[in-house]
Amino acid sequence: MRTGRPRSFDRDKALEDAITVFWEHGYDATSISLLTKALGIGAASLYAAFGDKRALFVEALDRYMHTYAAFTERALAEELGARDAVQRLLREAATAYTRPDRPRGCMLISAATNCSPQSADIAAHLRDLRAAGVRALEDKVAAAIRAGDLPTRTDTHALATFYAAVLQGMSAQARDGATTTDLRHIAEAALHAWPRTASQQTVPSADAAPKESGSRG
Amino acid sequence: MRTGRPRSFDRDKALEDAITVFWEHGYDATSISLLTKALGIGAASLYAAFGDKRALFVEALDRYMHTYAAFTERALAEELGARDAVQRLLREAATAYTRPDRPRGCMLISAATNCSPQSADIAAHLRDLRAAGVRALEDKVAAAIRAGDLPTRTDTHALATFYAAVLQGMSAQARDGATTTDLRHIAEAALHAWPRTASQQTVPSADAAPKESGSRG
DNA sequence: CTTCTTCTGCAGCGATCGTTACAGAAGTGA
DNA sequence: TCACTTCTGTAACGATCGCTGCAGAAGAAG
Repeated sequence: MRTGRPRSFDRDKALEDAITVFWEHGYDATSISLLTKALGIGAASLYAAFGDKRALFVEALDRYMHTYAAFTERALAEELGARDAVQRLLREAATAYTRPDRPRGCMLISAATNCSPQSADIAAHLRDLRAAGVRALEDKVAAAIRAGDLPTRTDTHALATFYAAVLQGMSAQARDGATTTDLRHIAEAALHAWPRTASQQTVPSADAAPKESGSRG
Repeated sequence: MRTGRPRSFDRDKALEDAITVFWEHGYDATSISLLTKALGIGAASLYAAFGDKRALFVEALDRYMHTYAAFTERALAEELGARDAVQRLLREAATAYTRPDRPRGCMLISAATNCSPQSADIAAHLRDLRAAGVRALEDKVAAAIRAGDLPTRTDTHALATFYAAVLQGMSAQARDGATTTDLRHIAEAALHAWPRTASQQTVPSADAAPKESGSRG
């Protein structure tokens, strides 16, 4: 049934290139001409294949979430303990946010920080996705409380929000030029803030207690 | 010597309004028409008083740094100990980033996250200022090491970068709708990651050691 | 008052924004 | 071969971008 002139470019590759541009410059600061240049196609082809700029961004973001950002869901799903999950989450973010062949930081975090009133809905969309991430973290913490891994009086929301903020800070630092090692140190420092359970309340030796930041990379 | 038709608006108030708009939307997403509407003046008046958009932003940012963001320098200058300085820095940021009558977050952190290639120099300017902030933090930590308040093997850069990331994360969370209390909890959690000195290595009671996040606000 | 200076509103500059109409190119099915 | 369908490059749409020329308004100085 499908007939007509075939597409002259690889749609998947074009979408990948769109991710790169949106990731680097964000939604508003990415113009159509910047996209057509980066994707190597004309504006008409872009609109025929993806709809409009907004739809292209949404699709690019969706693909981003299922590829580059998939490590977050995997960490929460595959690690049984909340602390293990957060540890893996932060450590993998350190490398994911500083891949040499990719833009710095996290697209979900940084792609719609500055937006004009016209694209406020895009910013709201990303904010909703981030809120869902915090909720997933909260669920993981709550499960750990139920499992007895964390005190019952642990503030679920505060703990989840803290590590969400750390991820956002790591993304910002990556965009400011921080290295993978820098981010790893941030991750390790943040993990020192994890609530200590009663079972870990043994008399600490000088080496068991954290003395400095990031020397146990 | 100064003659001619007097200015019909309060330049200081206009600059203050410009801070608000740039703070809220960032450099690129703030258009001249948005500014003229917010400042209540015509474009010609704006250009006569401030030069151009770039110069207005730089001046607005400078004023922002000497007013809304002045608490950072004060914290580092007035608090003798590095830990006290960082504690005050984070706690004051929690309130500064969520003032009900002001835009959320920190203008220095968020005003040029998404920028087009044309305004890359603005982004570089803000990045330089942030780097100077990290350096000031490093100096404070280095002084604490010299004073014996921190172990000599403390990673100065890593510790400073960590708290810089926390501030950036708090700003992002504030923009995502976090409350003052939320940010305060983030600050307290981050302070738990401060390296513990040998003098604090006493046998901890159950209440002295952190058990949860943000319940000792 | 006149003169001088500066500021203001308006109108419009060239450039770019996101988007689309259109004609032709390039494929499929008959 | 001929329709038929879909994609492509070009060229342009109206809107907005940052910015400015210009004439007049509003003060000070004489």
